Amino acid sequence: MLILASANDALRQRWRAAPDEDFQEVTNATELAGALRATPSALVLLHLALPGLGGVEGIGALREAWPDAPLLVLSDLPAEQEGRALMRHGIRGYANAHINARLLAKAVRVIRQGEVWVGRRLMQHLIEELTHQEAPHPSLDTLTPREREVAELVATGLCNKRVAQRLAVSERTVKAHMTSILQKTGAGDRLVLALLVKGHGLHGKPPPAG
Amino acid sequence: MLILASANDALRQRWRAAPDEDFQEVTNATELAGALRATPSALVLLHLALPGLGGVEGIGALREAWPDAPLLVLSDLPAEQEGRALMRHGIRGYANAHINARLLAKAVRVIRQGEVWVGRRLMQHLIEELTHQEAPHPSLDTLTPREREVAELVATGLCNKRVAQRLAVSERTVKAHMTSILQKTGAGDRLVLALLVKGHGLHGKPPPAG
DNA sequence: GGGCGGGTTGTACCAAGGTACGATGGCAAA
DNA sequence: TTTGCCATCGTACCTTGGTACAACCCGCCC
Repeated sequence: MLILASANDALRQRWRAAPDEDFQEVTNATELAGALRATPSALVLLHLALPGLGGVEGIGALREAWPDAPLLVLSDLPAEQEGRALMRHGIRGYANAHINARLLAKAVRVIRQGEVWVGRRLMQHLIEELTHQEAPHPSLDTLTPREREVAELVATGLCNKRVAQRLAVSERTVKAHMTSILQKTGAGDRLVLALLVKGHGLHGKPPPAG
Repeated sequence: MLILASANDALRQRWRAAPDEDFQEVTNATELAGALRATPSALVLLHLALPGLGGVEGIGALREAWPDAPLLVLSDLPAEQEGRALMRHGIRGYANAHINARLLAKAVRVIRQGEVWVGRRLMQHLIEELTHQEAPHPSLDTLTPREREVAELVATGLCNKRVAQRLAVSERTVKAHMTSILQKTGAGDRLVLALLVKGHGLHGKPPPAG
């Protein structure tokens, strides 16, 4: 079962050409809830501007109420930020509401297959953000195993004394490691080191020591 | 043009059923380079175990050499970590090398369409990681505009003196803001505050003050 | 007007971070 | 064996971070 959810007649008509299966049309959030009560796992082509839905926020509630229903959200003006927010809520697809029928049909098939339908640009954006935050600073590779261990603990917010307790060594030893770490990485202090470890490092400014 | 790149005969035979267009088969990295010289924008079904490729690392080099060639990487044992690493290099799809022909054909069509083909699980993982790191700590909402400003700067690794310069106020003022910030957020020191701001906060431990 | 919150600044003080001299022992490569 | 790296620890010292007393000005609301 497929549910076409939009108050826009022209839009629904366009979408109607997409599915090769039974479908049902609703024009507001109340009707949508009714349809989902009957078929809780129906795939929903959901117009983001659906009356009563409440936009992005409302989709969070919808997802909680009907976690089994895959949502393909169609926006009149897709934006990356909007897309990201929606993806966080676990939607299965995000596309332009005025997408052509062939492409929409493809999206439906892909989602039925268990995959996710996202535009290349949005996907790229997601990946970029991820890598941007993921990649630890290369200078960390020069650290010894023990130093790396200390760096990791410091990057969680522990003070030298706590790190010493964790590693069962004296605070003096931790300081010694820290001096070496800061020297190698070029981080001026433990805060910058933490940012480096967490991937928020200032990649543009290479450390003096290699 | 489509390039099937694998040293495994059985695999290539399986893949052969996928495309509805001209294709060419290669069995090692050298042949692949030759084929790409002829058609630099060909879609490549790339077996990760291709001889001479060099695994994930090699793909980075391949991407740099042939940035126009969309890559659908097929792994014998797909793993999320591997997938993430590959996505960072800008590949356009990632799937199991023993995928059935129908699904592979779909992946090819999707990529041709300009979209990205990723398994639902990997995609979900990407999103989750993204949201996990994106969300700043809720206690930051209680900060005044000025305090937020200070917190942001501190979270970039600046010391009090530098923050003072940036905001054109005295260091004493920065300290005053910091005292208030740390009190409101419950962060014991500026490092923990930075982690909070950057979304690496210890969400499990709510601050004493609301 | 008076209270209140936000932004600003001063002096003093203590704790923590980080460095500068050191030192010792283990262990692996040359 | 010697050389070098790694891990460990001590004392002394300076810098920075953060708090505890303060104080003043401004805009807003009762």
